[in-house]
Amino acid sequence: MQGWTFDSSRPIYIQISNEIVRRISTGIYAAGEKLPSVREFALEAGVNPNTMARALSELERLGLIVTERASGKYVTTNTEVLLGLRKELINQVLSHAISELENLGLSREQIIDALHNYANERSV
Amino acid sequence: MQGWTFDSSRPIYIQISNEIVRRISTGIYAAGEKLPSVREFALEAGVNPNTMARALSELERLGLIVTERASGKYVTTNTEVLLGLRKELINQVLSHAISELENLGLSREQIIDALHNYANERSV
Amino acid sequence: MQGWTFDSSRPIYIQISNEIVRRISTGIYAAGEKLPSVREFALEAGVNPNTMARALSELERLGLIVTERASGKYVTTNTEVLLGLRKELINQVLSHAISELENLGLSREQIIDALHNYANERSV
Amino acid sequence: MQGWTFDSSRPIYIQISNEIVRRISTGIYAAGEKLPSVREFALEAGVNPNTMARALSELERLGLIVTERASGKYVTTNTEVLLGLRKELINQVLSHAISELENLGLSREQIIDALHNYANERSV
DNA sequence: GTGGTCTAGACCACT
DNA sequence: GTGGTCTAGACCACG
Repeated sequence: MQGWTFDSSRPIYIQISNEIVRRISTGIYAAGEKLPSVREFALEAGVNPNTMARALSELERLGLIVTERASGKYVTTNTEVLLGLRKELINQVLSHAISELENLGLSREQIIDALHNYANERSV
Repeated sequence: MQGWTFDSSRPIYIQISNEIVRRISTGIYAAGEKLPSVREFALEAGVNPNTMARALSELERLGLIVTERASGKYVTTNTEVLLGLRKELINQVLSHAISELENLGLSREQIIDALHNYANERSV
Repeated sequence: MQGWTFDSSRPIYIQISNEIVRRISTGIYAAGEKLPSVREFALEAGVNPNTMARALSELERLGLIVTERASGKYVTTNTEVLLGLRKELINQVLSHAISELENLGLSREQIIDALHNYANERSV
Repeated sequence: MQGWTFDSSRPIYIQISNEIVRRISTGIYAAGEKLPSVREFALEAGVNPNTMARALSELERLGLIVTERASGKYVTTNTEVLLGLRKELINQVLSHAISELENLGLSREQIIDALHNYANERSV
């Protein structure tokens, strides 16, 4: 009843969309699997069904999910899309982080160093 | 005369604020240095003075800049704040990226591998 | 229609902010209760909506109120914050007054005496 | 060389004025005593002479200090003014604090209790 | 000239 | 309808 957790700085439908992308890319929702109905999903997330519908339509636009008339929404079986998704997400995160760090004046080597330092500090 | 460039997905005053933080953290604006006046800054960035004032007041709240009445705004001389800033920014970027990648199911080792791969792909 | 009353020596948004804090701390606005919309509030106080928004954003920064996207602003349900608020306000007033009186050369005993004298003078 | 300390939320000349009032009311500057020159005072406080002059003119307006042409500024010898000053300052502080506490819903008895509690907490 | 505040009015995304 | 953001323009205290 408590729903998913959102931060108020970004639109909720974007955050929902991201979460579902994550679930698909990590296989929590497998290729061809039927997704919960909009109402169920909305209930689980604790949001207005309109908001959930908007999030799902974003994913449909990306080709990640498909709607079968009067049956429901399914994860696409287009393996190309699914295979590309995870790699694309990873590259997005990396390129964003790297450009920010370069903005702060770090070279490629320093970035790699910083990552190792960070990992060590946290793991100790 | 064409001002700084902003992306429309986030508030302009946040982006201005970030840019100035970057300039301070990289030493473009040194400790104790007088900043351009709000009006000048607004002109340079191509925004309304109110918007610039809002961005600067954020930085003042963070203790990064101080206001001398009727004289102007200055980068803080509190070296502790300044020394911590760059490291904090770097860690923010890293921790954010790492948590997103872990969310996508990558282990620490895989993250480091991905970074190396990414760097190699781009540098070739 | 005549709005709240403000003294011109301090920013209006501060005075608004204080008034609302007072209302929350005294239970006029209860925990979890929906606040009037920014526009309503502005009308009631007789100020520009922007000014009211600024006052409210101060309270949000303090964690006293939270914003639900496209729904409105609510008094926080964080009882810890709310329970601490009144006591903190009282202590602020007391410590400020005491430090000023000590500045004027009064000892703790003299301060208590002065308070009793003051109360008696006024109540007679 | 470091001057007096001011908080940036209120005009500096007001804060200077308050400090000098405090010094007079506590006898640091006695009745009829010659005050430092504006320049000396400004140097000591670390402010612009204009600012110090403005602060002193406030005190002259209140009748607390008098200017002897070509000689300097002196604390008034009007004992009535001086005797009334301290009491007035004390009453100002008290009435301000009391009205704020009543605003928060405390009765006179509760205010006195709160003061005792506060004094005890801090003295333990 | 400096920053701070306030108003007026507009547009926008979100739910 | 809700809050958030931005612009434009004005006035003011301060130093």
